[in-house]
Amino acid sequence: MDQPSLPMTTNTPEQAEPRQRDSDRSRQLILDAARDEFAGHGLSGARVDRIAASASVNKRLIYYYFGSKDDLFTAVLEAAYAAIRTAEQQLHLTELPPPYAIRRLVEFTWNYYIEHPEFLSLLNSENLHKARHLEHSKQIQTMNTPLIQTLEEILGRGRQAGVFRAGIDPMQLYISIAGLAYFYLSNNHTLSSIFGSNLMTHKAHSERLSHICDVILGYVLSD
Amino acid sequence: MDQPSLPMTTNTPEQAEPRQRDSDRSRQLILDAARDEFAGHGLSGARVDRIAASASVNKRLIYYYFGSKDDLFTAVLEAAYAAIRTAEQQLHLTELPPPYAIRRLVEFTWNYYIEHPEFLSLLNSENLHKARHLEHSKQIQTMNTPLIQTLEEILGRGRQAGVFRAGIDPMQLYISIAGLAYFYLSNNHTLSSIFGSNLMTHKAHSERLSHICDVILGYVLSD
DNA sequence: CATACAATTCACCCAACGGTTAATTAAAGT
DNA sequence: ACTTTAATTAACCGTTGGGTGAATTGTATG
Repeated sequence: MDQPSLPMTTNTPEQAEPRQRDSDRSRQLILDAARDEFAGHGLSGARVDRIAASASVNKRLIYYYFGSKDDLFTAVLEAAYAAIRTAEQQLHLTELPPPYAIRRLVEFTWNYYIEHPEFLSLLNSENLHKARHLEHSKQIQTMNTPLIQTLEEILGRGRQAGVFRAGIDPMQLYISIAGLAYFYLSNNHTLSSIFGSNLMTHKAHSERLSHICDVILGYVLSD
Repeated sequence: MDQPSLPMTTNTPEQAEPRQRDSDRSRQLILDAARDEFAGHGLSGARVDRIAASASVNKRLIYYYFGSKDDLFTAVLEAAYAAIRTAEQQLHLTELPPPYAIRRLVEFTWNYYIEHPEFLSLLNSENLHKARHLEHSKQIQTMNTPLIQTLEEILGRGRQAGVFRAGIDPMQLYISIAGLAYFYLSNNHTLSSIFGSNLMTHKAHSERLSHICDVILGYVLSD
């Protein structure tokens, strides 16, 4: 969730004397450590003891605040989704000419995945478990992506201006944009191994982004 | 590996009296059970006892034949790669006109992923572990996909005939074809949950395949 | 300064897990 | 038939892992 209100102290939030007990801080330390642990080892591979250790927190606290390993995973997922949704909304795509808006979305998606590899890994884990944590989460269900509406608006504008082809399904397009980036990055280890070339270099990255833009714009733009 | 030669018996292979001991059969039972277990629960979530039970085999046999859980996983991966590579080679893409060849590859990839969801899951697991099993496998390293060469040939022919655009990188194209199918199918649970619609219906599948063909051909075909 | 509650620690549980030792038995070779 | 070897079983082991009960200590409040 978002930054919780600090407890009322006489001090300013910054430069506060280091309190020995701070539940918000502990929660956040746990969440951050859990995010990395789950992303690095998957849900089953993750170790609660390691999370506690790397958060510098007693293991019991994890159960005190989050109840169980599964509930902790749910909390991590919720935070991860909240983060990317928030970032998406900073894009202001509706204010851009349609082709630029699409390109911007592609570049954002690509860069976000590169900067947040743990997001990809968490989604993989959640899918392995058939999204059962998401199903149980009230938060994310309501967080029903407004991005599709935004995309629909952009596609409509582009179509009216005669620059986009007709009949594009915004959800399909969104999944394609995500998929073109996701697969390359999430499967980079097996792909690198099979193709015998390192896909994670700076050069390889910019080539891939360029290719993705070509594919998406090649599809969206009318001939 | 491939079908091992049967031990010399006086009987025909089919209708053979059920031998009480059959190492090849046991190996295969273990491999099949392991494939499903690893795909269903990931490497860490998989249980050797469950594999033994569902293969109807004593747990000790797994270690007798495969050495360790990790080595078993490697064997499963090798078998999975061998299977898709074999299937790919049945396509005879070089005998088709370039646009048909591309479409055929797209349809094959899509259908193969649908029919072999465990393949996607195994790859996810392997990537979570940074492809360390693939790296240690001699088999797969040499299995260096001839599909890229095939694609290159098709792209060259299409270019010369003036129907394909210039400058297409076959590896990028392959990753895109795979990615457009993979992401939708592998992440269908989270996507279904977020979009609030079931992506695994027959109708949704055919819509997705049609979209992927549009995207890939929209990119590949010259205007 | 006493009280009360929230945050944190400590020690512990036990089921499950990957793996192993050693005995046993079916079948191929002679 | 007998021997040898490969396939299979039974029982066991040490450790790890998620989770808990209950005590303890910091801190805001009256």
